[in-house]
Amino acid sequence: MNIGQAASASGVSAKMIRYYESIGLIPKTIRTESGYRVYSDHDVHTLRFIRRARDLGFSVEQIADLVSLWRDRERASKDVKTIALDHVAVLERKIRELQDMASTLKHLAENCCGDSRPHCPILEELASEEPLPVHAKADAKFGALGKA
Amino acid sequence: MNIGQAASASGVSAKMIRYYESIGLIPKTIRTESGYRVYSDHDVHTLRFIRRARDLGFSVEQIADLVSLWRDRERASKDVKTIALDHVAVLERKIRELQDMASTLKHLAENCCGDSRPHCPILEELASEEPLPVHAKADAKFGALGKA
DNA sequence: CCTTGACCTTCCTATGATTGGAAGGATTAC
DNA sequence: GTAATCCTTCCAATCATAGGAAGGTCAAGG
Repeated sequence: MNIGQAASASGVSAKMIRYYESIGLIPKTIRTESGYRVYSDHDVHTLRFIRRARDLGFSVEQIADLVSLWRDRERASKDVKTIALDHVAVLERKIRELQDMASTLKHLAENCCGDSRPHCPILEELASEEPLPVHAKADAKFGALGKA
Repeated sequence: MNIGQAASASGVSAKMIRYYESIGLIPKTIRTESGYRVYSDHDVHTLRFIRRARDLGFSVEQIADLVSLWRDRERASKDVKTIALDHVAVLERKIRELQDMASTLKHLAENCCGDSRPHCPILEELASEEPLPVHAKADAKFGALGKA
C-alpha cells in the first residue's frame, strides 16, 4: 500500500504520516526500489489508533505513550487511565477558561445596544483600569484559539 | 518611559510590545537618541486595552479592529458587538468540542479499573474500528491544546 | 573616572500540529 | 509514448509567545 492509500484508509493525511515518521511516532517503513513508502494493514491500524487519539485531543507526546502501552501486553491499565484522566483535567481547565471568557463577553454584549451610535460598554470595559469583572484570563498558549 | 516600564505598567511583556509594533498593531514609537523606545501614559493605556482583549481570547486581528473602533469616535456600537458575538460563537464551539472530548474520555476512564492488569477499555476503544461513541473530533488547529 | 549591573537594541530560534507549495522522479492508464 | 496522477524531499507559513546571543547604553557607587 502506498502512502496515499494508507492515508485514505486511516484518515491521517499523507503529510501527517510523513511527519509522524519524521518525529519517530511511527517507525520508518520499508520502501520500494524507487523509494515509495509501503504500508501494511497493521500500519493502517496504528494510524487509525493515532487519529482517534488526536480526535480526543491528546498531544503527540501522549499518543506516543498510548501507542507504546497499546503495544505492551503487560501494561498496567492504571498507566493508561492516568494519561486519560490527566488529559481530562487539562480539558476541563481549558473549558473553564473559555467559559469565563464567553460569559464575560456575553454580559458585555448584552449591555451594548448594537446600533449605529458610538456608545459601547464593550469598549469601555476593555479601556477601563478596573480588573475584568469575571476571571477571564487566557493562558498565552491558548488565547488565540488557533485559526478558528 | 522605557519599554520595560511600559511593560510592567501595562502587563504586556517587552517582547510582545516589540512584536506588536513589528506587525503594526501599535504604531512605531519615538526613540531616544540612542535608539531606546519611549512610551507615554497614553501608549500604556492602549497596551492595557490590548492585554484585556487578549485575556478575552481575541485574536490579534480582531484586536486591531477593536483598537481602531475604540479610536473612532464615530464608530457604530453594532460593529463592536458583531466582533464580540462572533468571538463568543467561536468560543462556544470550542467549548462544545472540548466537552465532547472530555465526556468521551471520562466514560472510557470510568470503565477502566486502573490497576496493574493489562485489560483497558480506553485502549480498546482507540484501537476499535467502530466510530467514536460521542462526537469528539478535534479540529486540527486546536487538538493539541497548545502546551498545556 | 571607571566599573558593574541592569537595561536596551536587533536578529535568530523554538514551540505544536498542520497545511501549502515547488521541483523533480515514478507509476499507471490510455 | 505521453499525460495524469502519484510519490519523493525540502522549505515556508500559520499563531502568539518565549528564549537567547551579541552588542550598545545608562545609572549608581567606589
